[in-house]
Amino acid sequence: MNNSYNYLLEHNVKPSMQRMSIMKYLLTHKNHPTADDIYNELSKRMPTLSKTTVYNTLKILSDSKACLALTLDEKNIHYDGDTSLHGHFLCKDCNKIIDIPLNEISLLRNESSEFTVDSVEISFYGYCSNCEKKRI
Amino acid sequence: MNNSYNYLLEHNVKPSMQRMSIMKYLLTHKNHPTADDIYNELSKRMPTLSKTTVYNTLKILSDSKACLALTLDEKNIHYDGDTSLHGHFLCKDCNKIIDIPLNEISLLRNESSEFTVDSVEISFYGYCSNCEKKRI
DNA sequence: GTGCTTGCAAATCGTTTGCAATAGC
DNA sequence: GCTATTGCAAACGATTTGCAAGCAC
Repeated sequence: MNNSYNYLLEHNVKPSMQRMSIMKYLLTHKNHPTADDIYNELSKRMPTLSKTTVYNTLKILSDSKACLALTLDEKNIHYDGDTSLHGHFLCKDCNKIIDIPLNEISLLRNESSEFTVDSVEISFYGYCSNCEKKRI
Repeated sequence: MNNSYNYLLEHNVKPSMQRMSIMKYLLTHKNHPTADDIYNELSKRMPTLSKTTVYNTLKILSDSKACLALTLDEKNIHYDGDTSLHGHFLCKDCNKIIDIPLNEISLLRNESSEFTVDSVEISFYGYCSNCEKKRI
């Protein structure tokens, strides 16, 4: 899938070399990378890439819903090129993040799956009625 | 409710003046404070309280499930003395965090409520099968 | 007095900011 | 040329760490 160019356009993000590379990385790597992960990988092939650009781009992409910014790990923001509705499991020991299809959630809450779930956090983002008014 | 002493014992946390004050604050303030919020409030009456102690204590309390550590706001960790299963709404403009009873979730996803929901994050915490083995 | 708790100061580190250089229309 | 993008270096700020002092049993 080399269509990061079109993918960006569809999300109203003006394409550039840097933005396409970062978007392509997110679309082809489902390992929930951090800004640093992406920078380290891409700068191997793009030595002039700057970390600031990675941060800027990831902000633009997540604001445009071209990717998700996951906050479940309090240390780092992780990014996910899969914007469909699904859950995430964070292992407190190895810090790996694993995708959880939503229809498995009931299983997980019964602790009958391959994970031991300690706690759940369900977060909604948007605008409250007050701020929504101000935006119009 | 002055039973922060018993509440700590029930959660296997050895009580101390500082820990009781912080626990009491969480049990009586449902505004999802940060470590800094709690420090600023409590240090008015406990001038010798240190921010390190607030951080240490909040870590102990959340590890012991005496409170929740919310990561939905990427800037700060917010704490919640209400450990029952419920969701949270974060307004991207005013940054207020609002409790969401779980039975309202379906309403929110239809955007028929008082909030405009842009995105949802469902996070599970625990131990993956690999790490669970190592712990035993 | 032994071990846990507290608190100060300093360090850490992911992220942001200021601003000059560059690229694209 | 004008505007947006990029990139370097410096700043920021929430959280953590090292360690000495205090407290409790």
